[in-house]
Amino acid sequence: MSEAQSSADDGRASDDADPRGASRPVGLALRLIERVAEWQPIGASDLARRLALPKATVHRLLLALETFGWLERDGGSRPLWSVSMRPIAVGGRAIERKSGLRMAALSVMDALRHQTGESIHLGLVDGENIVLIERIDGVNSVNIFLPVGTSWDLSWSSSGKSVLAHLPEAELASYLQTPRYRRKSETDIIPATELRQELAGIRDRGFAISVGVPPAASSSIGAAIFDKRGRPFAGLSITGASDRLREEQLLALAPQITAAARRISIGMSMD
Amino acid sequence: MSEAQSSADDGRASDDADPRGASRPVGLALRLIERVAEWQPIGASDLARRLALPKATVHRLLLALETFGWLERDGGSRPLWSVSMRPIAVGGRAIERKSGLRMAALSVMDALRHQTGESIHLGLVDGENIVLIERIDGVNSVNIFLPVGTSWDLSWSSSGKSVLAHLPEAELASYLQTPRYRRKSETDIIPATELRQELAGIRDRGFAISVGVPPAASSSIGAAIFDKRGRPFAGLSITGASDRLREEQLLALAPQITAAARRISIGMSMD
DNA sequence: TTTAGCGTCCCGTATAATGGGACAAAGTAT
DNA sequence: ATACTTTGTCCCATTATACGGGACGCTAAA
Repeated sequence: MSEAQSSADDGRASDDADPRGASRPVGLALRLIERVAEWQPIGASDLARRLALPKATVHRLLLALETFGWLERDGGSRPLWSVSMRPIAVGGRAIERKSGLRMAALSVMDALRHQTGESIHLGLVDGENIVLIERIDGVNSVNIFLPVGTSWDLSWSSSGKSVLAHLPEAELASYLQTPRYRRKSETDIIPATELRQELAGIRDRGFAISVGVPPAASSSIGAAIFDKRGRPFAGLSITGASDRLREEQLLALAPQITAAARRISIGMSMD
Repeated sequence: MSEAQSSADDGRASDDADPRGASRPVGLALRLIERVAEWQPIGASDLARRLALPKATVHRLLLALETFGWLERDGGSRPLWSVSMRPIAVGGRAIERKSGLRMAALSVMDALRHQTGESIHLGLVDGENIVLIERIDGVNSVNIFLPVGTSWDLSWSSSGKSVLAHLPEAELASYLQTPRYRRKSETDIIPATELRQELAGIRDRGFAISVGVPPAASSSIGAAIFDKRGRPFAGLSITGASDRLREEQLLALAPQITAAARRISIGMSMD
């Protein structure tokens, strides 16, 4: 009888349906924040419809999130909602104090950008995604600046693939449970065997490359960063316009990216 | 610095501001996220004590926030909590879609960094703070890379002061209601009259400067960015090591920063 | 002008959060 | 090694709180 939890008909919940400790309003509120961030600026009714939730419930939560400073609305007669700066401020402070990663990586990244002239990206694994947490811009002209916080499936970036390649088999299998799509045409599924084969090569060589990635055509070479226990948890990559960084040039950067990633891993292990 | 005993929360919002839609658990959960971000890694009991909340309540909320993917704990025998990548991912997507600011600013910022060799910062006003939302690194060597999400009092940065200088009198008065501290020694209060005088000069000249700011000694020159209604809502600055950017060099950059800020303002008004 | 849709709010009901307290295990002092 | 402190975890009766159907006035489009 302890946790009967007769979720009868509401068991929808796109991503999380895990009532440990529960707290439904909290879950709703957080989902709201995420969806508003995705669809902003958006009106209350529209939001309620898309989430399949009662208008009154959504409205009440929006009001609450506004007074807590996480959401805000423009001053139109039909208010549209957006997220405030709060998540970024929270996330920024989090990065700042997080492990030693950022600190350990910055000097290495700076050196790397001066050696190569290209932009250096540092990503942190978040579940099945890799999130950009720091970017240092190269001297060469750059056609696109990815905002910090950009999140991609692990299979979509060179650094993500490097992480995948060094994941324990059990976790890789669980990752491959869900079909993965190609970056370019988001309807093509990548066959698991094809991905496994590529990952094997990456594991041997110690780096991954990725060519002509949308939205701007950019190419990159990446390597994984490991914690003290030898677990890959972050990735480093050199990224540039794909007309300058062709496969040939990317491969020439292999020694540098692997050395840099290794140096960061070592720097992290010294705490 | 006096924050040891106040326990509750000194930021803003939260607390018992009578949330219009109520939702106590939501407020608690959000406060928890913010405080964990600030104090991470932190244990549950410690957290409960600092927030003056029952241990059981905090524990339950922590569990809920973990299942929703906003907090995570390291795997020690005494778990310590930290925030996940979720807030950054949310914030990043928010920035991406926010107004046209980032898009309008990027090309101007890129041009500026090539002209000057220094790093360019773009900040967005958030209440009485200005939050760094984008940074483009200069070619010159940089001694510190501020993480996106860094948040400062408006009076602490050149871009923040530029915004203050163009605020409507009513809002400036409200801002000055609370005493402001000097950046260097956080105990010295800046007399309101002194600040007003500096702001008057900034309003006349159209830019502000700021010299030798901790933590790394860096100096900057900044200007405000206005929306279509003429309201200052963001700031742009050129920042570099203070031994290279002395007052003389900063002043020489005045035409460039004001032109760049104006160009962004105009770009924003064209929607 | 009409009308479909929106934002806003009320309020009775039933659900879900609350937090004191108990407990074992981890860490600290003796 | 032993006693003591503090931590993470969980239970459960109580009651405070979120829920959401529905009503209302207003906005913008037809």
